[in-house]
Amino acid sequence: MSTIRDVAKQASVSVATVSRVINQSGYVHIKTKERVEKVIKQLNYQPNDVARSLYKGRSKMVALLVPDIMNPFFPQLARAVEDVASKYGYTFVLCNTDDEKEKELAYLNALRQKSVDGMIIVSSKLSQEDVSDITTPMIALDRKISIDIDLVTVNNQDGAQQAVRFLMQKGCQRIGHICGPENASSSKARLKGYLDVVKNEPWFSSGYIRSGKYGFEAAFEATKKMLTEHPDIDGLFAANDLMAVGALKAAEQLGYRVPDDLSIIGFDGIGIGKATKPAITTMAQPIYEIGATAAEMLITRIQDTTIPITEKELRVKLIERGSTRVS
Amino acid sequence: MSTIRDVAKQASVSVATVSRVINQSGYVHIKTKERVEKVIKQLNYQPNDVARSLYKGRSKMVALLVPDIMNPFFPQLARAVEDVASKYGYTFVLCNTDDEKEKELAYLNALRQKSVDGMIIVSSKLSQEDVSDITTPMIALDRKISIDIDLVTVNNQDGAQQAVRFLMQKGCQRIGHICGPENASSSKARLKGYLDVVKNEPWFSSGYIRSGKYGFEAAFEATKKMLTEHPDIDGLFAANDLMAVGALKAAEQLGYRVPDDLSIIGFDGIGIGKATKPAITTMAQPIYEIGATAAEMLITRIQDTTIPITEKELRVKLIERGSTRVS
DNA sequence: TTGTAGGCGTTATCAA
DNA sequence: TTGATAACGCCTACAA
Repeated sequence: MSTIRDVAKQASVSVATVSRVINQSGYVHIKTKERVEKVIKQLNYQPNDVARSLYKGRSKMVALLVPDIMNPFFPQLARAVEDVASKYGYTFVLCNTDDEKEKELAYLNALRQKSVDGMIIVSSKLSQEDVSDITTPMIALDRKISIDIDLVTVNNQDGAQQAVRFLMQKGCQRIGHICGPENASSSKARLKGYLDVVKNEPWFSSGYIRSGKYGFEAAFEATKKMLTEHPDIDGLFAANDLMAVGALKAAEQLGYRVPDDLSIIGFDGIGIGKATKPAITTMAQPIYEIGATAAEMLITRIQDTTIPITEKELRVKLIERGSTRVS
Repeated sequence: MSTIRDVAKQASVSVATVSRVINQSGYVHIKTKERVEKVIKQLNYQPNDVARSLYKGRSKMVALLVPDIMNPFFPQLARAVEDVASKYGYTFVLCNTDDEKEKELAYLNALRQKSVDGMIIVSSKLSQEDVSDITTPMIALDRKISIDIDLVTVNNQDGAQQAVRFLMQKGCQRIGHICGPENASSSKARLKGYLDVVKNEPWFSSGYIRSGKYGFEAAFEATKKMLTEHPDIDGLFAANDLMAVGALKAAEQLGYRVPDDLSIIGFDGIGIGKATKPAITTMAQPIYEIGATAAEMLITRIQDTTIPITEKELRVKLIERGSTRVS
């Protein structure tokens, strides 16, 4: 790996001049510029990003922290963030936190020490004080972290209401809810939306709610328990699609026919929902757009840290498929 | 962000002493050590990784380059690599290349400029000369890149043979193959395994092979065409599970009953294969183990670049599910 | 046991 | 239009 000094020597100029050529800054004679460029090509010189980062205090890297890389929602999101990041010349770093506060804090630290320029965070565990001393630009995604951090979400509560009402329209009389982790704001909003619709129903009790922690396995178990305890349930609203698939599998195992005996609706709109049979009816989020929006916001904030905190809410959309009964 | 100098000043020692305390190197009086540590805590000092990287020429980062982050195979792999990486104190970087040579080369460059310590690469497009000038430790995964790069794979050819023979045992008479991208060594090996078994069959012709490029959509289309042209096909070997799901959906759309009219077997053993109905019979790879193995190999090589090139082959295992007929 | 100082590769300031 | 040089923050000979 040759350095700027090697180039300078070869081209019989100072490092300052080479630097000017590289960065297209300041004046440099066309003749010398050509000479330097030739040497650069000859030596296949590439500026060392680490040295640059040290000097500038910036690294041209952005990170995305997600709780579960195995949930297809997040790869799709990651894809979007990466696209935008690389569009602006940023290197993209993906970090998986397992929804554990400790790992999240460890990453926050590691990334700061690496002078990462910005982060997009999906976290149920972090709170205001955990991030109050962090000056690196941050965007919260899907789940609110603190009032002074930008946020990108969807109309969760409203979407959940729509989902539950849809089940009712289709004739469901007893609707259960598999909710996400209790600390996640998205999960809380969806639960709220569910409650808005059903809490005054005569049949409703807290037994109609169980946590699936946004995961397949937990949802599978939760559904089995719920259906066993409340065999009268004929509709199920899962707070995400991964859990909806878990619920579907659980229902099948218990001998339910979906959607004849039980209608299931999910949330997210991930690809796997189309692979099951029946395919999962869902409140689809514009996942790619969410990621791209967050990434754009992040880069805007990196470029100007003084802009006011904003919250952006995108909209979900019902996609009807086979897991809900027809009328 | 306080620096080592701030700590030194506060503790009335030199930066060298602080450095010694941080790195537990050289001699330092227990008394001064305590004092320094107190100040470090007070100031909440954290060493700047960028400066360290610059000095050492290493960054404590490893990268994983994958062709398609949306294929669940790769998140699972990423998960494994990340676990091992962080076990050894490395930060993990995930890069998505879309199986495009240009993006791969761009990443290779960007990562080198960032002094990334090592990379694990899944690539169909890179060849010996593309990487010959790279000194950063590298491991090829799933697909061979060059003879002088470590490789981690599975017994693809053998596994493919097993898969096809399994279909025959189950009574399939005409077996088609949806293959992966033509340049990927894993894809080539699986195709070879398929051919080993069927090439001397009287019915066989090249029309029984179509490329699905390891992707859902392409496999969906390929399957529809193949089944339309060869309605006699009663068995299908897809070179990965994502394509097997695509094939399943295509077959359904054409009115085939799986597995009664058509048996389908995949390759990989990703979770989604369990979500479909019928669930996908597959040659399962030990995905996590593959990723962990590659990561361990990478770190070994980072620590000692002189060790000889090795190729490690893990073994696939048949998992029978509903997409193949019973007898 | 501790401190001084040079260097890692860049960039930017200030003279020339 | 160009060049010397001081940072950026850290580590490690080498001296003391």
